Amino acid sequence: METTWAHQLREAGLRVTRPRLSVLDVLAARPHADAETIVTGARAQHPTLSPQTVYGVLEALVSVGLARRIEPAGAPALFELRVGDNHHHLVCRSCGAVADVDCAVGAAPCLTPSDAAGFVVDEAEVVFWGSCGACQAKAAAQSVQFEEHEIREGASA
Amino acid sequence: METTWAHQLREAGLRVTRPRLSVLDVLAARPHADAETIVTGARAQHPTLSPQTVYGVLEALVSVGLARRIEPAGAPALFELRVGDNHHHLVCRSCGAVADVDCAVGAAPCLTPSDAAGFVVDEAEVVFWGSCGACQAKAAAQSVQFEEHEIREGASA
DNA sequence: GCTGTTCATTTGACTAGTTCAAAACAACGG
DNA sequence: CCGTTGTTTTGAACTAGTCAAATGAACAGC
Repeated sequence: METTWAHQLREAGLRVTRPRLSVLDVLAARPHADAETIVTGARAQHPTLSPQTVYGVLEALVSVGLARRIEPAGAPALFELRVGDNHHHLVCRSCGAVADVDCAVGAAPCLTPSDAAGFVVDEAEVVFWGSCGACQAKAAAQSVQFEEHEIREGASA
Repeated sequence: METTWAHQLREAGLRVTRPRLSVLDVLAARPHADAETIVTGARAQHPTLSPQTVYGVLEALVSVGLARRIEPAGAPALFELRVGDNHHHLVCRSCGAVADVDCAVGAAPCLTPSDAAGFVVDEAEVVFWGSCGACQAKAAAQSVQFEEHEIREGASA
């Protein structure tokens, strides 16, 4: 990524503007940011930036392929700069944390459903749901507390 | 599915109520219905049914495992009765149509990301994005129209 | 069959996240 | 430096879904 943001924007046919550069900076620093996080982050460089502008910038970036939008069920949309490498995501059920996973099996793993029912498939999106390291630790600590509580209260198993 | 809805509800520890039976009927008839469709459909049997009630019923059904909630990016949530068989979905980018696909490769195909980054994964969700048969036909018809238009207008390729 | 408890539905207001439209503004080719 | 055209801004609106309090219905026990 040695070519500058400005260069990449121009290559994509977009004008180089301050909101766009700020949003790109935030996305580079936080790989899976939601719109609100991006607004807050980008205001460090551009304090008057409005949410609507960020939505506009993100839509522009996504439409030219500089960014990608991911929408885990039940959470606001997230944006990332890693595009074109067909990777997937791990999502934590309790805290919403997202991590990247490289393609699970071979080159385009799930791109061939067994029966496409007349559909022409152009992308396979995989989301792995589970619990992140931090939330596992938290849950373990909680269950210890519960046990202690049961003992103190005299509740039986 | 020869056991009645009433029976299944009771087995799951839920009371048998008219809204629940109506919602189950609609879901059986339309395998991937959104909340609004379900409200409209269920009103055939229960005209005074409110959206909030349907949300409540759906949450109850999902929580006991009688229904499953799927949320394709950019569309309202859909609900289906087919549960516990780890199947996936084809989603049409233009019209939002959804079709079921049986698990692509073997038993639990994508359930093992190459590097889980400390996550404990409990489910892999796969969405195949593409174009359904109807929308392919529509797009083909459109492109023919455009060609004719270009010829009439004298626009060159 | 009747009664009471508990769960479900109803009603109503409310929120988050996102989109739309019109006007002011800024990038960049000439 | 100027004009065009694409961006940002401002403001409002919209959709899908959630929350809470009050009414009502299901079903276990009698």
